Amino acid sequence: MSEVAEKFARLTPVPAYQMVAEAIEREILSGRLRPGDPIGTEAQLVRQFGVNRSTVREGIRLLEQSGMVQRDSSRRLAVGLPHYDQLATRASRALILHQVTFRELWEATMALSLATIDFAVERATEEEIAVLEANIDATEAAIDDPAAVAAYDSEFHVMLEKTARNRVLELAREPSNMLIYPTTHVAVQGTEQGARRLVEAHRMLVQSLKLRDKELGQLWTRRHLNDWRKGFERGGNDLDQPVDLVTAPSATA
Amino acid sequence: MSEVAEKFARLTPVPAYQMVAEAIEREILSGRLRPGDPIGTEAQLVRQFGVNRSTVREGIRLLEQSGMVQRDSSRRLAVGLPHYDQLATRASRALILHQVTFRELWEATMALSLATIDFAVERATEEEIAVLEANIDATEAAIDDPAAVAAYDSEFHVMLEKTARNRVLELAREPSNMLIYPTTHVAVQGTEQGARRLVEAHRMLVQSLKLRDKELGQLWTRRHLNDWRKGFERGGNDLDQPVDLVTAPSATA
DNA sequence: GGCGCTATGATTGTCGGACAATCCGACCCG
DNA sequence: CGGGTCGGATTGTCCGACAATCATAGCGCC
Repeated sequence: MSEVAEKFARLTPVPAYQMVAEAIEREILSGRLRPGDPIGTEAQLVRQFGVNRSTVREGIRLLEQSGMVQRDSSRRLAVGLPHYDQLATRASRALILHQVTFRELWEATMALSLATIDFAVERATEEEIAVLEANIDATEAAIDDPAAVAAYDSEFHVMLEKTARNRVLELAREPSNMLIYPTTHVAVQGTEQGARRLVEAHRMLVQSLKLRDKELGQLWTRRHLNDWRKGFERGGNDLDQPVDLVTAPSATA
Repeated sequence: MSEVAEKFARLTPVPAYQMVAEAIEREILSGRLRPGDPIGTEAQLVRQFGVNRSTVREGIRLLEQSGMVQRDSSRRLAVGLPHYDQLATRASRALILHQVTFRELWEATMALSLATIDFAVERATEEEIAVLEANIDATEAAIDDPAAVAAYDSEFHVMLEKTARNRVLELAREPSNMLIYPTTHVAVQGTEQGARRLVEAHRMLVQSLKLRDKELGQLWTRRHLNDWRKGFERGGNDLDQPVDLVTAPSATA
């Protein structure tokens, strides 16, 4: 909006491989190619676009990583539904490169979790509640193993997001999750009885779903995240340090 | 967690071009290569990895789109800081492919906006408030041009996010923004005096920053988004229709 | 000495062709 | 019908080549 009117647009000769990628992308986004549909073979694309196979291959690679095309069984390429994990992985790496702090992560997670619990309280079904409770039981059974507790905790929150039935929120949360949850085992160890508090919080969250009590859900979401924060700090970490691969090792996977 | 123990892990021979990409990515994420650093020339990479140039090029393409490597001036490749726009573009396209509904978008935006306004109220500086007010004045001056109003509105909210000083939240919001704001001009036209209500909401939001009044900020954030919703529906749209390129045309850019 | 122009080498983008490994499908056999 | 074999198709990788473009070092001119 506030840019000066420029005489000439920037000349950017677009490489052929980019044009190939964009052409395929257009087909996908327009709906003419639907997820699951096979993209032609490389030879076909060569004929259609009139470029060399190397060029076609480079174009395909551009789309491959974002999940817009996937390698089918064997190695054939097909249109893919980008899964959130892939996008979230990219996003979380970007956050690392931008050196965001754990504080930012924590603040955002708090906001998103509060929204999530609200919708989950509205929409949770009996089955979902049962599955969540099963997860809590499993967590309790493994309560002396911080790594297992962290894994169950991560699973619990993923399931909770699903019950909120909002995929936009789900996608928005995932990058933070990928960076925060790897630190849970640290946080759980940091607090005396940390794992037990975690289990208690989960139980109360599920309770809020049962009672359809948003206040309760929000209360325990806050407590749960505050616990994480205290544990994180007690573990010798500073909330204002940038997220990195050392403290968030699983982001490399 | 709940998967059956399987005898053998899946055999996935990793293509060389992927290994090239992963190797470069590791260097970047580990910090040995920093944003701005030039990646070697293709010939160098050929020597280092011991593969053909075509292979190296395919590997580079994998990283190019996510913004992890960028074309410097000229065409030289350098390590890039992935900008949120790029990630958000990917993400918003994924949302389209997943056929998320405007309702999901609206719900998520509401939650994120409420969090944003809270932090903005805490952290806004005099300068930022002045810039926001300038934007509102400009909006008011163009109040009869729905497209311009929509553009200023988008700019306003981007600036508001900056004042919240939470990059995680910023990144989380962006995909929704990219899909929602293109519909603003529709929503503004739908409501009688829609543009004026929009300006009023913006003014009150800035007012809340000045007074450091979170309640006021939340109130007007809700009103502002409810206005969008009403306008959207009055424009003949259904909140439960999936987001697509027709209603969100700028996502193609 | 500073500035603009040019020549030279380096680098990228694109092309053509080639080959091994693998996959798919058809076919055959017990 | 299950299992093995064979041939074509497809991908992954390599090699070599060339035009266009960029970077840089000189070189001449003021």
